[in-house]
Amino acid sequence: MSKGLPKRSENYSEWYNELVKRADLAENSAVRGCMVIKPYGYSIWEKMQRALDDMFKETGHTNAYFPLFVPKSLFEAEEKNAEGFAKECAVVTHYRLKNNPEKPGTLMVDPDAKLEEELVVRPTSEAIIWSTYKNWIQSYRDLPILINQWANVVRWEMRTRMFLRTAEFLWQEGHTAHASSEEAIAETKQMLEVYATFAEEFMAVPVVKGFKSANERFAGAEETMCIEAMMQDGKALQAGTSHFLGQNFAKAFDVKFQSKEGKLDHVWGTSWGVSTRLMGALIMAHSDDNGLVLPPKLAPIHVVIVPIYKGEEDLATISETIKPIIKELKSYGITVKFDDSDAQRPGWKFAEYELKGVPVRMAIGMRDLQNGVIEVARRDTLSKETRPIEGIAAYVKDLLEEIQVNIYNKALNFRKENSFEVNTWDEFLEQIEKGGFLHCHWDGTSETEEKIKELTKATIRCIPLDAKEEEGTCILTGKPSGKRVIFARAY
RNA sequence: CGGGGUGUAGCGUAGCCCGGUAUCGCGUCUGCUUUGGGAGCAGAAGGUCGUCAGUUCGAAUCUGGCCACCCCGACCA
Repeated sequence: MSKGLPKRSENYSEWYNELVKRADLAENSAVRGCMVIKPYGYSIWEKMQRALDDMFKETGHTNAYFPLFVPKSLFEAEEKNAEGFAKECAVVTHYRLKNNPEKPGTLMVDPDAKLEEELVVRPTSEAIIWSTYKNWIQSYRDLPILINQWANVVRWEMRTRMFLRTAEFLWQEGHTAHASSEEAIAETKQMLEVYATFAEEFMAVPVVKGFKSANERFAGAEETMCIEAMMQDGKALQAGTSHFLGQNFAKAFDVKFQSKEGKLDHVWGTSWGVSTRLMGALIMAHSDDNGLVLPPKLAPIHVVIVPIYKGEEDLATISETIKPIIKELKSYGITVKFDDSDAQRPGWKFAEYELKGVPVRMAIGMRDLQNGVIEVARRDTLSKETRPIEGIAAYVKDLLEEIQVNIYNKALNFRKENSFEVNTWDEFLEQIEKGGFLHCHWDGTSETEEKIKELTKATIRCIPLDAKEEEGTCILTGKPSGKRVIFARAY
């Protein structure tokens, strides 16, 4: 392994690719467009899952699991949804292989084992789930249904990037059914809030909450809400979506319920999801040219302790001092690694743990021991200080909290510095090249959005929830507009 | 799927134009010295040169097919 990552400033995407590999998060696999998520990367994902799952449970949801395969006839039932995903579906057509008589030792698809009906590998599960909900729902007493599933999905992407866009990815998808439109809309908003809270409090990534424009809306939804984050290259990344499905899927799958008043009506639905793409967001939001920077709440290892010693005796002495500190740290729920391996020297370890984004590193040698001190280094600021050993565990506990806050603030400041109110088309053209979020007036039409995308590759990331009412004129057409939307180039 | 590029030891590479089975660095193993920011010296192991076919006495090198990855487009979370 050679040292040094590519520089963010020189080649952002190369920096990202290298970082993912070098920090042991993931690697390419033998399957085109699919990645192997390595243990270190997966443990970050597990932490995300845990936090999100707790929040889903807290808001009344339960987990279930639905099949990977969707019969084509079910898949096509909701027309817009089917259309939206048709171009990127993997399809199972056969159920058996056989020995290839032409080439001994190899297998071929058995032409006699053609499926009567093709199975679509789920790109999302609305179809299979709503076809099931039909059987579960008869009356208002059966509602609401609040289900989430953790699953893999497949979208046959032409161009893939680790975590950001892979042919197969892991996610969670919530699918709820309600007796009223109001309730479904409230659910849609609630889950968007859950995502925003998760992104900001756990990932330390500030997000803009908003509505998608019609162009960017989920196929089959009445309304799509999203959280958008800004990456360090000024590009936007959609970090999560929450959809109000109206009665679209209920109608497509004939899911009706009898109301208190005895009336028969279609059920109202929502769906919402976040994926392993969040890993990409996490990486690109905080990391630097030395490697990953992880927020303590998602870091697999919070603190690494590196002993600096000559010979077994020194190590034993240091270990004795360190033991109670480790114990105390663990009692605070802090994950500690005491790296006493002799295989690498301290300098190597320092670089390695920086690459992997461990939030706090402590180093201690005989000299420190005599002075009753220990060196504490922060990953987020790359600063070091010498602290008394006395009370160090409590200090580190507070430090981790401070790091979590600092990382968030850093990202928030970055976003502020790269968000602009843009009022003229010339300004727009100039600023979009530099990146960032461009808050602009827009005439509300898909045509205008399309045109802007064609000209600049920028799209409307969202219509922010907190956009203030303000008279203005569309950045491109000059037509009247009541509030600003966010334009940006996006991942 | 279009345009461009790359594929040689675990990783990164030289050699390819001008055919004669392979260079260097990192890592690995052994030993000694080391250990406060990616250690030093000495020795050693490790390669069907992406893959399949063709040309040739002989192919990493020339020709063709295929596969994978990267960059740029089109498509998308």
